[in-house]
Amino acid sequence: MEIVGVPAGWPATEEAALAVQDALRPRVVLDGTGPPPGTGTVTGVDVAYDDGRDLVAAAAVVLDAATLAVVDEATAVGRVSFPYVPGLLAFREIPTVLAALDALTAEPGLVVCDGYGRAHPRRFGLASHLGVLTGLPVIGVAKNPFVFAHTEPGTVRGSWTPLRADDGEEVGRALRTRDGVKPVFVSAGHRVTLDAACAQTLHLARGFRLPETTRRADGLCRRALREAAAGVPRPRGASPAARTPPHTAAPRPEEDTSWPPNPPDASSPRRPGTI
DNA sequence: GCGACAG
DNA sequence: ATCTTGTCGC
Repeated sequence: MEIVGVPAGWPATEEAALAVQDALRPRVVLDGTGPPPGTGTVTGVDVAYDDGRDLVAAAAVVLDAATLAVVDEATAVGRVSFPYVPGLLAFREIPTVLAALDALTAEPGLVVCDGYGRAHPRRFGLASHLGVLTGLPVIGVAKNPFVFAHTEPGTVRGSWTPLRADDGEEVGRALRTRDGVKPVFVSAGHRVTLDAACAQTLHLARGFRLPETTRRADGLCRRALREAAAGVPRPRGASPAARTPPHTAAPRPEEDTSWPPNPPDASSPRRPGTI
């Protein structure tokens, strides 16, 4: 399989990435529901990484929204296009995800991705970014809370509490998809309201905590990564992924060759940027 | 100044 | 995300 390269002009620094978010954010559409829950198709997208080989595998799985049966699926393998920086996740995942979506034959319908949309320090998380770039209705369903405080929803499936921004806006919800199990964190991405996003999530997450879409996509992208990694030698010495992270021009400290190793330096936190 | 921080 | 053994329960 072809390895997707990093697109020309793709932001290489945090500063450039922030500028892209600011430029695209006005294009987010907050209305709409996508196909009514249980109708049409719904597509899960997910990504898996092998930083050692500088590989990223993305999967897109189209399900029949009524039966949750797999209608179509596609994968793509690419190079890591950005380091992980909280708040800039989209720049790490989107190029390969777009390639996987492009390889689909079926209509994606509603897209469900891991991570956030509106619930983002600058109101433009992965789900919103992917929606603006594709024009598709997208929602974000994250497994962990991000920067927004929340209270614990009731213990019964369907219970939820708001995720609020500093200005009081409800940017997402902690939603219980299974009795007594840790909630998921839902936010609108593009062309879908928060109400509709939660309704879609509850419809897709039945026997398990996570939506069936993300479960299928997760399994598929991991398999794609395994198969791709088998053909790429494990690099020795200076690995490609060890290149200096964009913008963080600070010289990397010397390799710790002591044995046992010294404790890692925890004094270099990343800051996603304040709104 | 020190943490916290989707995947 | 990823590194990882066993363990509890349907």
